[in-house]
Amino acid sequence: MAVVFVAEVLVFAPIDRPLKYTIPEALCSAILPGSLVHITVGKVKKMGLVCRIHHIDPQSLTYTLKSIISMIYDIPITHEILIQFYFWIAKYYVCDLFSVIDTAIPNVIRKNIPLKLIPYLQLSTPVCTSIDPKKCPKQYEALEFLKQNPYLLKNKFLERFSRNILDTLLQRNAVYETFQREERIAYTRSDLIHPQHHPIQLTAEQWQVVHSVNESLDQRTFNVHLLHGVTGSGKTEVYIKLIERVIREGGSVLYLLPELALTAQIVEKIRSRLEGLTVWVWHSSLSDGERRDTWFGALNHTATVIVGARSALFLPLNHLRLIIVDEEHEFAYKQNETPRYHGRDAAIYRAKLHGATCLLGSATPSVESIFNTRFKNYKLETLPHRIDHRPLPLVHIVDMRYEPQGHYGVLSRLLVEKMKTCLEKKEQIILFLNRRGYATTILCKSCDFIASCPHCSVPLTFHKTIRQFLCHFCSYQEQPHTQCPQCGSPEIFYRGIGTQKIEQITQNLFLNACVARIDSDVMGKKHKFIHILNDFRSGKIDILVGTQMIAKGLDFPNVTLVGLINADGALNQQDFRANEKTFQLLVQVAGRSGRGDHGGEVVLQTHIPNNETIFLAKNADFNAFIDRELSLRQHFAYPPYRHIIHCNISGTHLEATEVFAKESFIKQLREVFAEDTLHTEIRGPMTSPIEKIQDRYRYFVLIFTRNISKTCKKIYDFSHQIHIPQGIFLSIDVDALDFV
DNA sequence: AGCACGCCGACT
DNA sequence: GTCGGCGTGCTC
Repeated sequence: MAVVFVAEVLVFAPIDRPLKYTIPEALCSAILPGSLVHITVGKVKKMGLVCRIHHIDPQSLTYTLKSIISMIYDIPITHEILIQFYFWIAKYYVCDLFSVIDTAIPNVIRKNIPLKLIPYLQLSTPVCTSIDPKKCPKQYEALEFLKQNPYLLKNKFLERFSRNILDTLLQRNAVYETFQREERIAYTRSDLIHPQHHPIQLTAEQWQVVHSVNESLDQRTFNVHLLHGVTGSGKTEVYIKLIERVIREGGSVLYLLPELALTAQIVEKIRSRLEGLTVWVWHSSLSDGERRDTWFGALNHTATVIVGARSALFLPLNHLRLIIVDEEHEFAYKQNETPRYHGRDAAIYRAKLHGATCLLGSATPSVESIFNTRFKNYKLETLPHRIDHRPLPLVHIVDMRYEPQGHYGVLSRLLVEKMKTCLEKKEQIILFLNRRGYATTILCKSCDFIASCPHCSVPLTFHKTIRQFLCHFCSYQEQPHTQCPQCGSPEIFYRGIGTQKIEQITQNLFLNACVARIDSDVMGKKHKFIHILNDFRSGKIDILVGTQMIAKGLDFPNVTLVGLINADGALNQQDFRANEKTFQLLVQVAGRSGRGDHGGEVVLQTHIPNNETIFLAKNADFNAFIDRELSLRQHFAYPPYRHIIHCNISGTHLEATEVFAKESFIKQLREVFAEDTLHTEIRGPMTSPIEKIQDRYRYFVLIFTRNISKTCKKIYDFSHQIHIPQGIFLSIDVDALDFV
């Protein structure tokens, strides 16, 4: 019996299981789980990732094995533990392994392109003396210049001397070229963010949290801590203390953030506190070179700190001992395309695989995480006070139903008055609204026509800067109408407000103030966002208008007034998480105020001032909110009491999609769970809240379950076995956060 | 993903 | 009779 080494390979092609290949003898010791290899699949050459190795007798197989062709790197590019992680994601989130490795292993890593090398010039030794300063003055001058700068960037040389001077010197062996790897650590540019270099003393409360997490780190077993610290309570300083400890012991730390906007600020803060420490960055807008550096930086070093977005979870860190999930309540942690994983939940699983500590932090923890501190063994840590016992901001509620129309547009009298005094005191203001654009509805006065997207069932929004009607779902653009396309009336009326309009109203009201706006329209360029934030920090900007983006984690000491233009925005939605979203948003935005020495105020404008969520948010009464919310969730058996799997069925043909959803799909699905009605409940199909997006009609089915892993397995098998007609798509979202 | 196989319509 | 459409299924 001839036993050979066989590698199971995950191919970069939508094949949902590993394929087996024999390992050529020459590569036997080099190929390991995590190695990138070339193989052929059918007739085409493909790349694959070795996930397992064993020896078997090829005779025992019904097919003949092909051999691995070659290795791309001579070392594995990821860890065995991460391969387990890929399998878990595929299983839990019901998707193909291919889509997991496709997101886990970035394109730059898949091709072993030669490292980008930067050419330098050096003088040969012994130093060339045969150049006559009279005969060749330029060459002589160049040599002298090189003597002054013994290790010079080739480009710098060429700025002063011509191409052929260099060529002659190279020919005469007077100088030679050397190459050095480019060092790129994102956000090293010191002009982007100005660190504050004051020494930090932890408070007793902060120390208590540090000690508690340290106990878990001592044990070196998997543990989850949830840090609930009110806005401005100094959570970051706690993280930094813990990072310092782990690094000192040679371990690595992964620091997750929900949005790349926050990375710069955190990286700079860590760098300024822990001098000399290299902090690597990972998020979607890095260049290929930066991405490569961080990946191999993680792979080749120990004691590494990486700050990044959820995809940083796939980085091959050595001795990973601590994962910090900052702003753990953020819905942005959930990926909106396959694999639809939740960054926080995946982080917890990864920590479990490593026997590491996972620290979740937030000023407004998610209902799920609080549930887990009460009914599972997450440890709850609290920082109930702001640093230096600064008070939480004073919140005023303005009942917009009693505001005189058209006075200051959508700004209440109280807000405008507060803004005036704030500007007089040279303090700063943030105005918050969760709608971008200028006007949100465009309608005809005489026939009730509403301009809507021809591809999606949503109204168009007017964007003043580009002078276009824009669809926020598919980016469809249209020339603004001068008359109603339905009845011809010229009375086109713009209603509703977006951030652009607020910006304009504010500017007109306070002519001497500098007003800036941040929303996803502004986010086009990589550093634009950071520049606006810097100008705001340095005081060049007085009033900042923005969407969600400015609600999160940003720290501006001179902001003493925050205005929430429309505090009840999310409450109209028929979503069982609407209360949670609203509460988090209101408390987080309010928390941007009064972080410095001047105290802070918040003006909260609403049409439903008696709403309980708004009332609890005004007092930042987190515990009361959670108690109420948990009992509601329990009553309706919503998450976290059950898991929800959202199945979205969409198709270009309305009738065919409806028939599939309401007939064959739902019938077969109910059959699968026929014997499991005790633990699983199926609701639907129903028309999606947004019936059509990008010309696709949409239906959805919800599966409620108490046994998530068993249900996921069933759904996975079902989704592979069910026949889906041409032109219809099925997408499955485990632990879905919205049902749009 | 790619590629082969296969089963139906319009051409030399 | 064959060329070519793309629906279906497999890849170690």
